[in-house]
Amino acid sequence: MDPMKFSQRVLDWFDAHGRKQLPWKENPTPYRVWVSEIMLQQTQVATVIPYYERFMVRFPDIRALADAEQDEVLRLWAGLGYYARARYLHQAAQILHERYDSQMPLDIAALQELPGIGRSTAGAILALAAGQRQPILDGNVKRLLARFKAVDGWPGQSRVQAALWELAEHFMPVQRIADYTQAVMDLGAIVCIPHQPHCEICPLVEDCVAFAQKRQADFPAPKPRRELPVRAIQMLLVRTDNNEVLLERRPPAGIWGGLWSFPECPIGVDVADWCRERLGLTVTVEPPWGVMRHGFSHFHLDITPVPVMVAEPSSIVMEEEGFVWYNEGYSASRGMAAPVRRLLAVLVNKIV
DNA sequence: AAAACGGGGGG
DNA sequence: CCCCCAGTTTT
Repeated sequence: MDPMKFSQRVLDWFDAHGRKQLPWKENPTPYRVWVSEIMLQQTQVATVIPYYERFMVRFPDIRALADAEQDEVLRLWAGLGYYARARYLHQAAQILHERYDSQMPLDIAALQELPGIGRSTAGAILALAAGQRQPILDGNVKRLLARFKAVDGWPGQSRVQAALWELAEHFMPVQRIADYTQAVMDLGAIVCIPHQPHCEICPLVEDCVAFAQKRQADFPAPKPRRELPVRAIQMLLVRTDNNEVLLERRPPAGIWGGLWSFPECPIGVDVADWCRERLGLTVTVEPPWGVMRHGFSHFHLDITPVPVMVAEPSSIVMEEEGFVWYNEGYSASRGMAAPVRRLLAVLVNKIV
């Protein structure tokens, strides 16, 4: 299909049916587009909007984000998941502040140097905020192109990915690149959806190879799956008779990096001994709660919550950095992963 | 309860 | 290149 015809159909559809009321589309500066693209990598539009608006009120520009404490950035991100992305965003803002006078360089190579920005995100920023002719290849576009040209194979394979980039470049128009970029993403998100796509209203249906072969469901090929291993840990719900609960900040990288969580003790280790040695606390160990299974992309985590009561009067002060005695009212002030927040909510309910 | 989903960093 | 990274939404 002629690229001009392809983009014209996509743009005509967009003019009639595209989403135009999104917060990041009003005043689409490079910074605002960047933040929206990072949030949208992991979460659907409807969920992102309130997070995006809160984030923009608190961090209206790169300077504000660069000056913030990581803790506060993570707090506003908490619940969105993929916390490494929030850390990269924050790091990148600091780099921009130091090296680029708090401006985003409107250059594809310079953008890709920044942590958390790859080819597709860099392309989206430049196309949407600067009108540069750059291709994008997010999940929506991958699916649309894979179907349109019946591209076989899982897009995680570099050969397949390269073929899709080739197509993305091929179909890019010369005019209205910002609208086109938004349009292909919207078309993938609204019409060419993962299951039971709405081919009957698709502007590209006449020339879609997958549709012609009635093989829409075959593209893109799914990621080959593997059995997920299971890890198990104990989370210690350490509380005092003042109803304070001990939280520990997790190491800066890795799972839930930089977020607040309960102290973790390996399965099989004696909890009272562990508390004495690692926390300097004498505790009374109570019966464990039922196991909570938490799914990650590479393993399952079986969490055994073990409530323990600090045996001594609660005058204990942890001087060590990275610990905090939580009490009610702190809830909004710490970034916590979802299962930790759920556990804490249950615990607070019990002790109130 | 299980499966689907996405883009980028790092080895 | 392939593997690692998380949590919400959908089935």
